Amino acid sequence: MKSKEIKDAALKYFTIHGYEGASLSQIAEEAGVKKQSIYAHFKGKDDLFLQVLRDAKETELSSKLQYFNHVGSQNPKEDLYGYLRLAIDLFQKNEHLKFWLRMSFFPPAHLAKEIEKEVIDIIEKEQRILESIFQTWLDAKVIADNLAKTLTYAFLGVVDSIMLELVYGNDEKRLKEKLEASWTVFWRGISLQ
Amino acid sequence: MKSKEIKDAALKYFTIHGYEGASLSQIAEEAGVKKQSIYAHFKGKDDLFLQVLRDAKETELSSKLQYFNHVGSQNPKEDLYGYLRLAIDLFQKNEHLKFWLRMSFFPPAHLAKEIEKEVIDIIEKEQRILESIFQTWLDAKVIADNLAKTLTYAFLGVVDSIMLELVYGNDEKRLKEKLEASWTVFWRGISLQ
DNA sequence: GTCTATAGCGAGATAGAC
DNA sequence: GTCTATCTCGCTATAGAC
Repeated sequence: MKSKEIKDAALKYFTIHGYEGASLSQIAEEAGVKKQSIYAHFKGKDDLFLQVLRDAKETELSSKLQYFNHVGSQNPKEDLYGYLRLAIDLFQKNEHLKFWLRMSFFPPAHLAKEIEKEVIDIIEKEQRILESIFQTWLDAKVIADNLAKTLTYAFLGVVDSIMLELVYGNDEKRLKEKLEASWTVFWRGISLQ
Repeated sequence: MKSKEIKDAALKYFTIHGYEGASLSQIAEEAGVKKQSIYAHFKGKDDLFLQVLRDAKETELSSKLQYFNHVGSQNPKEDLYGYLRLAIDLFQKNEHLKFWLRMSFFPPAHLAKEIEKEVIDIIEKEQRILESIFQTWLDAKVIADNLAKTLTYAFLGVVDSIMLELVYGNDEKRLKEKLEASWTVFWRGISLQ
C-alpha cells in the first residue's frame, strides 16, 4: 500500500513547485514507485491533488479546534498568544499548512472553484470560534468594550501577518520580532485603559 | 515593437498561472504575435520573466517612495492610513503588485535566489522609510514612546494582513472591515493614553 | 497493485526565409 | 523583427503482461 507515500511526496512537491510545477514522475520517484503506479491509487493528477488538499484541510482544522477545546478560555491573553505560537508550530513541524496557504492564495486555475469552497469553509469556522471567544470575554468585561467582530478581524490580521512572515520564511529573528511587535500593539489596542 | 505587449501579456499570465503554469504560446497569442517571435526580444522564458519582475519591482517601489515624498509627515495618523489605502489602490489598479506578491511568496524554484535578492531589497527600503518616519514622531512625542522598530514591525504587520486579504480577493466588504478593525486596534495600541 | 511499453500532446527552443 | 517549419523533451494518461 504505497498510497500514503504517494500522498506525502505529492504534498512535498505541490508545496515546493505548485500544482503545475510538480510532476508525477518526481512524486513517484520520491514515493519509490513508477509513475504509472500512481494511477492504481488515484484517477489522475487532479484526484491526487484534491485528496492531498482535503488531508491538509483536515489536519489544519483539527489542530486548531483541538487547541481551543483544550484551553479553557480562562486566560485570554495567554490563550490568544498561544494560538499564534500554535500557528508557527504547525507551519514549522509539518508541510500541511504551507501547502494549504499556497493553494489558498494561488490555486491552480481549473480547480479554483473547488478549492475556494474548502478555503471559505475553514475561514468561517476559525472566525466563528474566535468571535464566540471574544464575546465571552466582552461579557466578562475583560477587554475593551467593542464588537466581537472587530476584535476577531484585528486578531485574524495578526495571524495573517505571522503566516505571511512564515511563508517568506528566511529569517527566524525577524519572525520573532514581528510577532512580538504585532502582539504587543494588538494587546495594548484592545485592553481597557 | 511588440516588446511591451509581450511583457504585459506575460505579467498577466504569470500572475494568474504562476511561472510554470504560464506558457509562451498563451502569452504570444495575447500579445498578438507568434510564440517564436518572443525570442527576438528575450533570450527565453527566464529572461522574459526576470524583466517583468524588475518592472514590477520598479513600479511598486516608485509608487511607495513617491507617496512618502508627497505627504509631509505632518499628520501621522492620516499618512499611515493613507499608505494602507495606497497599497489597496496599487493592487486593484494594475497587476504589478499581485504579480510581485505571488513571486515573493512562491517563487519558481530555479530562480528563487535571484528573486529573493530583489524581495529583500524592497522590504529593507520600505522598512527604513517607515522607521525614519516613526522616529520623527517619537522625537516629537506624538505617539507612544517606544522603539521605532517595534512600531514599524507592527505597522508592517497591518500592511501584510491587508495584502493577504487582497490576495484572497473575493470579498470587498470583508476587506473593508478587516482594514478598519486592524487600523483601529493598531492606532489605539500605539497612541499615548 | 505494480510493472513495461507507448500513445498523444504541448512545452521551450532553434534555423532560416523574407 | 516577424514569420513558417521543425526539433527535442517531458508531461499526463492508457493498455496490457504478470
